[in-house]
Amino acid sequence: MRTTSLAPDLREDIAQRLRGAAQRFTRNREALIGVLAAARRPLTIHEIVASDNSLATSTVYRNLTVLEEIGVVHRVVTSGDFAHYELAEDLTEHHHHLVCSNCGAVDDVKASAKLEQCVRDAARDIARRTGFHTERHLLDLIGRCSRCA
Amino acid sequence: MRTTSLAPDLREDIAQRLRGAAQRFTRNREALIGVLAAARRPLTIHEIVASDNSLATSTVYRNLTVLEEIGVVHRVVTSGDFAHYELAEDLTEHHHHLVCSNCGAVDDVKASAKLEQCVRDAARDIARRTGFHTERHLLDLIGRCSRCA
DNA sequence: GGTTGAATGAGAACAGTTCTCATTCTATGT
DNA sequence: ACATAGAATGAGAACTGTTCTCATTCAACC
Repeated sequence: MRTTSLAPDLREDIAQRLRGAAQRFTRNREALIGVLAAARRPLTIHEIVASDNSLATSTVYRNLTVLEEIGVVHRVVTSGDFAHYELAEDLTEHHHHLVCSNCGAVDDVKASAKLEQCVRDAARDIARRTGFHTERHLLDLIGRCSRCA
Repeated sequence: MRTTSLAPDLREDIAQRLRGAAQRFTRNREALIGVLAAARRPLTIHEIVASDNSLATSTVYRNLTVLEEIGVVHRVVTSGDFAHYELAEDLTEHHHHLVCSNCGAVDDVKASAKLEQCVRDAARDIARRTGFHTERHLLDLIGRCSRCA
């Protein structure tokens, strides 16, 4: 099942980040990133393991943790039972999530530049008022996906 | 430790919602809501149980689920290890969260009317493009709280 | 190719959450 | 008020997503 191949530039970028963190660029890690890159939405651990049955569950958890620490993948938290993972935004593109409150599915969506500017303005205002220093933001829309509507 | 008393109008509002869902307004549920109302931020299960040691853990879980189903409390999901709960926004006020990526603390914050309008506009645009029907939104700022900065 | 130590994988262990069931209490009818 | 029915309770068992263990394998460097 290990069929997806990584784009060369993405592969090299990630390999360098791993080396910079004194981490090895193993076959498992490459395969894991390949699965995440091929999906255009955040995947659960189950989906990742199912996509490539040569990956052990414990290895997937461990490597997702390593890759999250060096900023290659990002954990998407929903109110559902499973964590979802996707490639970090600086390897793909800044986006937000549509979370279906019925079936738990998570999809990616891009927001308008105007909205992003509004959020940045708000973060600056909040920093002034509360001393909270915003590193990133999370804007999820929760509702019914087109299949569950 | 059961010291907090609920505002009469809030108490009656919640009692009616429970009756409407064929649920009873028990002492435990009143105490649980009292704890959440007294806190001005989302609490973990541990914090709730610690606030009122007459509440059993299993009862807190069960009642938070019931109260969430009838829209009285809302579960706040973070990347931390524990779920956080707070009174639903229509009993308090629409707000967002400041999540500290260092210590995991969650605080409430209000956003500007302009930002809220931007989000509504974006949700309408997304509905047109993707068929996703937004019920509510979630805007969390992740970064360093004033204590961890 | 040899060497070193990190990565792996199968399953055990762990922890937050949910379930079980005998008992207690709320809500309603008398 | 009192009785009654059945929902709520609570202590702990069970469950499940995630993390840990440790003998083995593999990536990186000589």
